Parts: sequence; structure tokens; C-alpha cells
Amino acid sequence: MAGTAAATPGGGAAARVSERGAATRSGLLAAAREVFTSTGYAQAGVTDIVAQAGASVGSLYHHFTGKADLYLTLFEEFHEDLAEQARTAVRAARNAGVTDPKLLFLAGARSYLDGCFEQRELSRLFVSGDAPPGFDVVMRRRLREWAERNAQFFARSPEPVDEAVSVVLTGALMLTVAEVALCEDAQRARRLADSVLEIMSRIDERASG
Amino acid sequence: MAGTAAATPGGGAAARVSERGAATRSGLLAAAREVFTSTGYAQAGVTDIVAQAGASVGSLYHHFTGKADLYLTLFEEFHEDLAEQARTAVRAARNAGVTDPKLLFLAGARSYLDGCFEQRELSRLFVSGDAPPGFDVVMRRRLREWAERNAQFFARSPEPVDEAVSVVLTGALMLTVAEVALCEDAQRARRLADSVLEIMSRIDERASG
DNA sequence: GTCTATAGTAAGATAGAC
DNA sequence: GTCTATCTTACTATAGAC
Repeated sequence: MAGTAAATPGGGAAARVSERGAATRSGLLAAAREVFTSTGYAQAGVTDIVAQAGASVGSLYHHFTGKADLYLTLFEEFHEDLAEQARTAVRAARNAGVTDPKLLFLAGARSYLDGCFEQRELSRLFVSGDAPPGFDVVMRRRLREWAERNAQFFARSPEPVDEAVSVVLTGALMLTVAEVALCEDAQRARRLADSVLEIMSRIDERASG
Repeated sequence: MAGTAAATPGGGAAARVSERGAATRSGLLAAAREVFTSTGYAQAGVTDIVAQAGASVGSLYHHFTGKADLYLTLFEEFHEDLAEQARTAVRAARNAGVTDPKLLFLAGARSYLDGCFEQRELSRLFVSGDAPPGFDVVMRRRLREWAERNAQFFARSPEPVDEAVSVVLTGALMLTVAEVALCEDAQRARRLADSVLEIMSRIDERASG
């Protein structure tokens, strides 16, 4: 009730977007995460989600456009978290004295894969294939954007990295994310990630003639 | 089931599965291909498909389990065609005197990508993301099986190829298929495919230490 | 902003006659 | 095997009180 009746014009402590609204929104997201990861996307009903959140259908449609929007938002947050984590890892490596662009890229990619393993349940949801139609394209695009931005590290000259290299790196990363997310054995996942990163690190040398 | 009433035990001209049934089935598949590629999967209604096929909803559900089954069957046939084509290409290369396993693998991969470009419309449908839930997992698995079988070429010794190599190759191939299918410019697609194949060809050397 | 309750709608799936 | 007509399900959307 922060905004509707009491206008609080004088710049009081009350935020413009009521914190109650924000709480409802994040509650819905948390509930969606819970329900989606346990029962799957298709199986989950919007009613289940609002029940879990202790909210209502009306609220859900106030904050989101629907079930798919909830799922997409969950993914965007997930991806943004990992990307931020990766950026931090790269910074840390650089501060530690690493200058080889290849190694910096690998630090980021490794951080991303680590994040996927740590948040295995959520990762699994996203690679399970049980998603709103067209989601895999969204994921593909995000990952490709990420890899492309990071692959700039590879290019010594200012010209952008070869597209083929970018495609190979992204494709490999994509499938590795899936494998790591689905992998039960932590050691095996780590080993796979390491091997893939090692292979990736040898890819730039001499592109197509 | 022509067999239900008339058992035709003597091996008469009548096929076991009535050719009328087979015709209906393939007509349905052709119609589905038509409708899916033009209006997309989600948008397409089963009624549109049966209309296009000059058949009925009941018939559709007699031959398939539903709309998704139609889509999946279309993909399985598509993939099997390309795989067969690839096998032929490998055989041809071998008969032409090629013995380097790396080159044989590349011949197959190239043939697969060529097929995707030739059947661009269908390929696009499969990489568009407009598919029944879970389809991307099916595609991932098929492609991975294919690449794994073919990556055996890489291994000189009888032991199977490193999993990481397989993941990298498959992932790269997957995304390349998507890029090639979506590419309007034939030359550009060909160039991309070539570059990727070239990169792939240099991947086996010295796996993880 | 949030809630309950209800209606709309679309499309996939099924039943049962022919 | 094929057909028509019907059913069901679940997401989507809205109305109106608090």
C-alpha cells in the first residue's frame, strides 16, 4: 500500500515501486524455480506456482506475461549471474598477473562451467528440453553472445575473431554445459570441463587458409 | 493391419500393411512437412495438416500418436537420410584411395552439412526452436551418436575416442548445422562449413594431459 | 497492488459409427 | 482404415472487491 493511497510526495523512505510488489515478484520467481525444477515446465501449472508462492493468479499476470515469461526470466537471471561471476574470474586472473588472452578466456569459460555445476538443478532445467517453445534458440543466442564477446580475447589484432572459431567455441561450450549439468559425478564433470577447456585453448592456432 | 480380417497366408500380392494405409501415412507426413515449414510447429493445427493431406483427424491418430510424433518422425527420416548420404560419401572417399581417418571423418561431416544446406527449409524447421518440447534433446542425442560413431575414425588405437573430443566435435557440428541452415548466402554457408571442418580436423592432436 | 472467482478459448485427443 | 463429432484440459484473461 505504499503508493496507491499515500503518495509520499516528499521523497520519503518509501521506494517508488513498492517493496511489497518486489517481494511478490521475487516470491513468484522463487516458487517458479521450485516448481519447475521439481515437476518440470510442461507439467507445472500456473496454479501450482502461485500456490507455492502464497500469491494469486492475478498477481502473477500483473508481474509477468505468463508461464513462459516466468521461465525466461529465471534463465536470464541465471545466465546473468554466471556471466557476472565469469567477469569477476577474468578480472581476478588479470590481477593475479595473467596476461595471455587465451588463459583469460579459459578462466571465464571455466568459471561459467563451474557455476553450471554448482547450480546443477537449475542448469538441468535449462538443458532438459522441457521448456517453452523457442527457448533453446534464446539460450543459444545468449551463449553465443557471451562466447563472442569473450573470444575477442583470442584476437590479437582489433579485427573480430573468425566466425568459424566462434561457432566452434560456442557449440562446444553449449554441449559441455549440458553434459556438466546432467552429470552426477562431480569429479567426472570437472574432468570433462577441464578437458574441453584444454581442447578449446588449442583452437585458435592458424584458422582456415 | 491388412491382417486383421484377411490373413492372406499364401503370400499373395497384397502387402501385409495395406498400401492404402501406407499412402495415407506418407501423405500425412508430406502434409506435415508442408504445413510445419510454412507456418511453424506451434502455429500449425492438426486440422490444417489433415486438410492438406486430404485425410482426417482420426486417420492421423491411427498412424501417429499426435502432432509431436509427426514432427519427430519427420526429423528421424531427415537425419537418417543425411546419415546415409554421409556414409556413402565416406565410402566414396575410401574407394578413391583416401585412408587418413581424419579425412574420412571430414568427408562424412561435410556431406552432412551439405545435406543440411540442400534441404534448407526442413533444416530450418529443426533449428528454429519451434518444436515440440524436448525436441532439442532428441536432436542433440542423435547428432552426438552420429559424431561419436564417426569420431572412431580419429582413434588409431581400438580404444574409444576421448569424451571431451566427442563433445567438442558434436557441439561444434550442432551449432554449425544451425548456422548453415539459417544462412541465406550459399557461398557464405559453404565457407563457414569449410572453416569449421578445417578447425575440426586439427582437434585430435594431443588430448588433455 | 493484490486478491478471488469465473469465463473464454484453442487445440489436441478420443469414441464409436461406417 | 477412415471418418465426423465431441470432449477435455490448461493456459489465458478479465471483473470487481479490498
